[in-house]
Amino acid sequence: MAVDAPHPQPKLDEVAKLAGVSRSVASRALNNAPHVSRAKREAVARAVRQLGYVPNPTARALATRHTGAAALVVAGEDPSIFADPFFAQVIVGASAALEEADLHLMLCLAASDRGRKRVERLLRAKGADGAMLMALREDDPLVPMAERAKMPVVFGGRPVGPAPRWYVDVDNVGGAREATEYLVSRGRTRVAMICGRLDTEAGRARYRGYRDAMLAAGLDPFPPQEGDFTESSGAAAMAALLTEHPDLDGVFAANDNMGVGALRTLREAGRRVPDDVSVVGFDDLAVAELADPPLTTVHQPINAFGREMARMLVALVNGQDPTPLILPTRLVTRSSA
Amino acid sequence: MAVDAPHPQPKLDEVAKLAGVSRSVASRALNNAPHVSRAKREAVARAVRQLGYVPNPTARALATRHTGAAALVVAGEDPSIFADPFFAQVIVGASAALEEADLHLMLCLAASDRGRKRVERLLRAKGADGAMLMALREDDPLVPMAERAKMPVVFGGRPVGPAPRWYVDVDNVGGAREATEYLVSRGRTRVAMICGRLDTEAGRARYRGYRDAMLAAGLDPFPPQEGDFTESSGAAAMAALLTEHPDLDGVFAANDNMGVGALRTLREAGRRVPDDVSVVGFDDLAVAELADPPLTTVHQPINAFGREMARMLVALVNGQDPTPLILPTRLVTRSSA
DNA sequence: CCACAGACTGGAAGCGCTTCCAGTTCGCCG
DNA sequence: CGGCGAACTGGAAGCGCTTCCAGTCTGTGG
Repeated sequence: MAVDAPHPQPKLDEVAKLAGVSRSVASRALNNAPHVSRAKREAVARAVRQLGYVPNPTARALATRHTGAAALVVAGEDPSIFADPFFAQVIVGASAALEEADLHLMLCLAASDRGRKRVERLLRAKGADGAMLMALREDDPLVPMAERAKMPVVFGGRPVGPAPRWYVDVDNVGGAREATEYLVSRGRTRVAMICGRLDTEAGRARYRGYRDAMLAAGLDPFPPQEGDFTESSGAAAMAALLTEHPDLDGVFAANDNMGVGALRTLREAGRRVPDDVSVVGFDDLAVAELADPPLTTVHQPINAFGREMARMLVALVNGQDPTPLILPTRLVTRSSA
Repeated sequence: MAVDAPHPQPKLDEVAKLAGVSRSVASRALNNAPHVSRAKREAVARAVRQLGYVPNPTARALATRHTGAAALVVAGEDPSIFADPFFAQVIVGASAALEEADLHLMLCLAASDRGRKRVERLLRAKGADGAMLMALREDDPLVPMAERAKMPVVFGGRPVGPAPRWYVDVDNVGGAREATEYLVSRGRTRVAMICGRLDTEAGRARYRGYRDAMLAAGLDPFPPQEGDFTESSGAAAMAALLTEHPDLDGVFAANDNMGVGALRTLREAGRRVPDDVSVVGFDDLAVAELADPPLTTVHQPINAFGREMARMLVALVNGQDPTPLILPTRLVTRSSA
């Protein structure tokens, strides 16, 4: 049955010969394309098994002009941005969707200059069948690069500026509004916000949602207190807020990491949460549930985010024209507010 | 200067023509190979710039028989294993090292059957220049697959069974021993262990280290209380331990997630940490520092783990024969023990 | 001034697969 | 039993790049 291959790597020619057909028939049989009789189809299958043949993906890619891979580009100027568990979940979702389309996932961490150059090359040289771009900053050179790309590009989260043709995003404004409204509904009137980086669209949109909700409630929005989405920056921002506005009674943090940081600062400052100060986060990562007290937060469907991004890309690769997608958020109430 | 390309995608032929050289010279110039005069080299460079030429990686791959990519395979039967921040850090390290060698990173989450099949295909069809395998379970079909692979394979963490030819690992036994010794040195005598899955080598090795240290100290090691490396399994294991051995005064958890889970159960059970029960974890992930109380833990150089794995693979791809590597661990004392 | 290394050059043969297309074979109806 | 499509087949032409190799050109020492 299982015979060790005569050559280190059998090629299609040998399969064809063994099956007693021409190379083209063998090829068609392999890709189960039409115009191959049942008998020859089986003969080819047998030969493949006997030889342990596996088609060479590179050769196939050259002939079909499809690489069979999709790139997921995570920009950000610091590779540590990738340490955010957010991305892991996105990847799980995207990977599953790509697997369905039988595409491989190339992961590009484009923090360094060198990394960006490589991404540009990839985009322009058709090194993949499509790309997903995430975590772009304002004026990120990746945006114009994407336009010159020789392949479909899907954005994960809109970049700052005009919305791209294809993207998946989360309802940042709506989520932030809901979080703020919730704080207000709990009787909080001096609600500050710890924003994410304001050179990202997510950072801005979440602040907009907060401001809208505050204004709608007839309250004064605080000026943005900027952090960079890390725990320590959240702690620092909270400390700054506490000195400037010692009387605040609510805080909305643009993500859970910063929310947890805020929690820490508040604890150290002797403020009770939620009695003295209520805190709401954004993301609903594992850390929110484990925080002390467990963090009320805006849940976003991260896995779906990755999945839909990949599906949109697959649709594009298949020549369809999908429409942009904005995923809903949902408030998860725990003990911090 | 920048002229829009005449054809959607200029090819090497056109570059050569424009530069007034033959295709082979153009190719050599591009790859800065020898046997090209300075003048022609420059002419080619100029033509490349003028045409906006980017070589087609697929064609190059077919000709050179190098894909320019390395695969990172994360096995595990559940894709959620990948949510562990551990992997994100490994990826950052590996990615940086691969970038230096100008290799792309293909990420394969091989949880499903389908995923494993795809990995097998990749391995056997030379879909990459090499592969890094992580999180293999006992009797994982990926191990024999790796042997049949047509490319170099580096293991990240030894699989259960005979050690593979090339691997990077962490000193699990030593780290666990140190953690246990530390607990003993703090006067703890009834030290239990919450093990990771015992069908992984890391899980087993850490238990061995614990047992060795206990025996060496003349104490009775507890039988393994197994968890699956998640927070909730740690909490559950701790609860079980508490009912069976209400008098224990120390716990070593095989990773931080489970350590944090143990912390939670202990708090809920009204045991003070570290006064009543001391707890030590393993990994030194962010969660350890944020835990309450901050978790004493065994630090492992995760970033270096990824980096060294990638470097080893690059060495193999370049025809060298690197030696396996075991990375040291280091105890980080915080408040939990 | 000639012969000869040694540096360059470019034609041509692949790398392994897909796919067009012209040609063949077969089944079936009249 | 002849003829006509439909179904099937395989030769051949690529996909875009690298690289071997035979041939050309230069400069130099004798």
